[in-house]
Amino acid sequence: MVRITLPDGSVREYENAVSSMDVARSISEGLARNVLSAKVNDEIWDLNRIITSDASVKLFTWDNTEGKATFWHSSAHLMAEAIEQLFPGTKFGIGPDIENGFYYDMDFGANSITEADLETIEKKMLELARTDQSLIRREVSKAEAIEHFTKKGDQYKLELINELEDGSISFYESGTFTDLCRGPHLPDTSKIKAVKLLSIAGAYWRGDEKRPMMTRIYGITFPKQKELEEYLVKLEEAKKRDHRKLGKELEIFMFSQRVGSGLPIWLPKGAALRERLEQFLKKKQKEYGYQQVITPHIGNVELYKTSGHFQKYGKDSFQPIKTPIEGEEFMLKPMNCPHHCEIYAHKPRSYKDLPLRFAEFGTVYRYEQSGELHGLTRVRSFTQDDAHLFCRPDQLKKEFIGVIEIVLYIFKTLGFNDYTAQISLRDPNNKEKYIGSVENWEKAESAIIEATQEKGMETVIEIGEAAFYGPKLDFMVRDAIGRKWQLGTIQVDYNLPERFDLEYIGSDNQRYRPVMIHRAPFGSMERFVAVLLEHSAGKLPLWLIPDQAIVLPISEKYEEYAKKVVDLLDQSEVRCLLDNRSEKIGKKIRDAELKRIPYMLIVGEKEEEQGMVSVRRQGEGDLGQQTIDQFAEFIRSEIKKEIN
RNA sequence: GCCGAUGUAACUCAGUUGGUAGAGUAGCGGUUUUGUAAACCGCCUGUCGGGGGUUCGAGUCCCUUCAUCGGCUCCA
Repeated sequence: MVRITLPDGSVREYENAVSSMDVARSISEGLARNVLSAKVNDEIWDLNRIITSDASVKLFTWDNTEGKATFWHSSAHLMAEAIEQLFPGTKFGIGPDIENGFYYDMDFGANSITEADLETIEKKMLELARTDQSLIRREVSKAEAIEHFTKKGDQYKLELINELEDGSISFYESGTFTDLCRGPHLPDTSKIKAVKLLSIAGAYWRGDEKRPMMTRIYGITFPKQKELEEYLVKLEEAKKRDHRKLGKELEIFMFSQRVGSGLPIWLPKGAALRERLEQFLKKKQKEYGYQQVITPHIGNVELYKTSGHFQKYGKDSFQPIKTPIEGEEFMLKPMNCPHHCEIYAHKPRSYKDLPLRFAEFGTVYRYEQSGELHGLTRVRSFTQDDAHLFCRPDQLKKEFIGVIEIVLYIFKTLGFNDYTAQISLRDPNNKEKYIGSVENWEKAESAIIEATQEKGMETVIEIGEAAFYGPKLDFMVRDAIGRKWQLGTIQVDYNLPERFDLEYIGSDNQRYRPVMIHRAPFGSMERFVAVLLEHSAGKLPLWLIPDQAIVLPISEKYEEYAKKVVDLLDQSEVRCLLDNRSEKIGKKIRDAELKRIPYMLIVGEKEEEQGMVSVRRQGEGDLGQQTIDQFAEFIRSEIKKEIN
């Protein structure tokens, strides 16, 4: 007798050992048709793996991420089988499922693969899938596993096997392909109906740049052709929201090969947009007791030797600038913290002065690797909305909460609901990597965790992701095509106060070391604007958007009145353009719609006579007539709704 | 930095097996004076990313370099 507990708490009894597939079948035929894998107790299993004792079972279909994962993992095997048949001698690394699809890292040896081969592989995969190959799990001994891959000459698999415990090794066989794999897998390949191999890329073996580079093929599969088509359409749609495309269309920023790669140039509309974001944050920071400071774009090399950054990053930075004085060297500043430490240090500080909060929109320069540059999200010169808080250890948590509040305020105002808050802590197995006392680290880590809990935040904890100088809390947001970028960051630092010998005098007249918090709610202006553009698909909130309205005279006869409307709105601080081309109104509307200008103000004979404008909302249509004052007031009230 | 791909007018793109570049949009000029998503006619635009080579001849082939794109690594 085997008792199976289902997620709803119900218990089913079976006379003999059963598989999850049997369980599914006993519930309904439809479920049996759709089920892909199952969680048996705490492990995800193949559907036909036999359950011999009482267990809890959760069945996964295409609607579960676990079900998709199994589907894609098996698809990776299918691709490997197809490739092994088409390119005999290929050696295989690892081939996992990922968030959207799967990949396999392979060493093609003397063969080289181009994108033209992908279609051939896709066809082969579908051909193999249609033969309904079973994926058969087999437990093997380590010796047997080693023998198999030694014979095959696959050093990558051998390396993986050597790290595994004997008795925990399994193979999966499907058709002609045998792979070292923990599983789970689909029972067979018949459900894989649509295949798209998306790209070829290089990837270092085991993520180590000193080891060989393998060829990685990314792909995705679906149980229905239609779902694949929908997915591809979605990808195309996402590309339209790419900030690099929008930034060009909306004239926010540009790059110039002559200025240099990774050095963004902010165009007038972009500069004004950035200015508005800065004012928005400055205002909030003032409420929270921040003081603005301004520091130079360069600093003496000695400054960065004191901070330790020169030793750690000097080689990979823009190289020091020489002066006419022999031996004197300056660096473009790669961060603002050392400068701010000097501000702290320039006079004695009392415990009563703390916390001190120095803020600066500080432009920094980092020589990012050439292959890393990416639109506005990864650049070589960028402006951090930086601030450094210096506080007493007992003030740390409160200050941390204050920063969280600012970040959450910004995210809420700008509609970033879909973010991940990631807490990065030490790697407990590698404690010597970190600077600062164990006691301080523990204090800081628990301060972060408690602060996020008090704010009721959902967080993800990443062990070993902390910076060497302190734990941190990062806010990650996805871009149009799902890549994750770090925006806001809050980091505790025990290192710099030490290196700069920062002190304050306590109430007992003793000297103490302040704690430092680095924080940047936007992260950088560049990256923030990039993500903002992608999230809004270029339809920025009214308070931020470069052009809020455009006046469209019906014909040249009304140009004078149109100019008057623009002037009046300008006085009411509505950002307004004029389209006085000799074009028909339909054309002017079309162009304004395509430029995503939120309000179109059409003026002709009627409007001029009555001192009104006909308002049309972008993407929505005619809103009727208003007086100019009414419209200005309307804009003001709309903006008030957006920021409060 | 590494693997792979791409680079043609301001923008989006076409350019056959090598025979000294083309479309649409934008821009400019003219006609039209327009009522809620594209009026008509005409004109202009290029070191075919840069450099080198092969060839009688290169946008097309080869080498090199720069930039961009997709990943990897990195990210103070």
